[in-house]
Amino acid sequence: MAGRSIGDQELALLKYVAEAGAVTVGQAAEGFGAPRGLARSTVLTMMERLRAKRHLRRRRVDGVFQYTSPASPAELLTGVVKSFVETTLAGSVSPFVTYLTETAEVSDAELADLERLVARLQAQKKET
Amino acid sequence: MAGRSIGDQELALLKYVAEAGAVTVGQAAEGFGAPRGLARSTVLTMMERLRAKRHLRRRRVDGVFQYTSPASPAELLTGVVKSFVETTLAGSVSPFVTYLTETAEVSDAELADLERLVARLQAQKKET
DNA sequence: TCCTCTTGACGACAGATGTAGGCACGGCTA
DNA sequence: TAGCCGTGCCTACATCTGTCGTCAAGAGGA
Repeated sequence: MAGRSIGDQELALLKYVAEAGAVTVGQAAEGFGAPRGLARSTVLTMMERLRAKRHLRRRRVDGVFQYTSPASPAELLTGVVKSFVETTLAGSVSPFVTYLTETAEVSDAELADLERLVARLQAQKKET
Repeated sequence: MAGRSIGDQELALLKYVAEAGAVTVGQAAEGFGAPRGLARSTVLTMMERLRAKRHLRRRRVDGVFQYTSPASPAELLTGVVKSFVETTLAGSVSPFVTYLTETAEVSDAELADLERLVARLQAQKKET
């Protein structure tokens, strides 16, 4: 398989790298590990595991490796949500909608997105 | 701690029990384990782990234990979604909205829920 | 009474994840 | 040149999850 399961911490790191663009282990240990009290070797291990899972690539630049994410931060998150919905919720989005309704804080921007989404779905539904 | 992390299979089983209302290990092994090729002991182990995590209670009835979920199936799912959003998405629902927009299949009922949700949020927004 | 089936409770093992320590190598600097 | 420092890589270990096999005790039947 190419890219599979990811732990929470791994995902956080992956996000960090995706947002940073291209980082060396040293930089990641500095910017991601240090604030969380993680040893450099811990960060390195996770980055290598992510690379083994094809979630990160690396390239030697000036002697050291620079790691980059093949996916953008947004793609990443969407992918995570997708697999969560499919695996954990067995494909049903209802629980999410319920959650949004009952608990979640929805920002104005997100609300706007939701409005657009609903409008689009309604249009789509009619034409079907 | 009272109730924490749950694996995918554990969650599936927990859902099964929550939906069934009250089941014995034998029944769960029959109805949940058998279709998935799981041994009775596997089901038992998971149920006991779920009980240790306070996701299940049990009560002796007619000599055998009956397991029940303190939470309804709906509460369960909402809770899972909640912790997913908080832990994995760091509280932001945007990725989910993006997912809905780009990928998800939304049923008519879910669309209706979304419409209600949007309407409510809009109203709420105005009054603030 | 003796055998069989169901229950419960353990103990085990492999794989994934989170977290680290230690070693060897190549440079830079005192 | 002798250290010191950043890098890479390996090995290790504890936990959590997913899966079982097995053993002992009780409930019925044959």
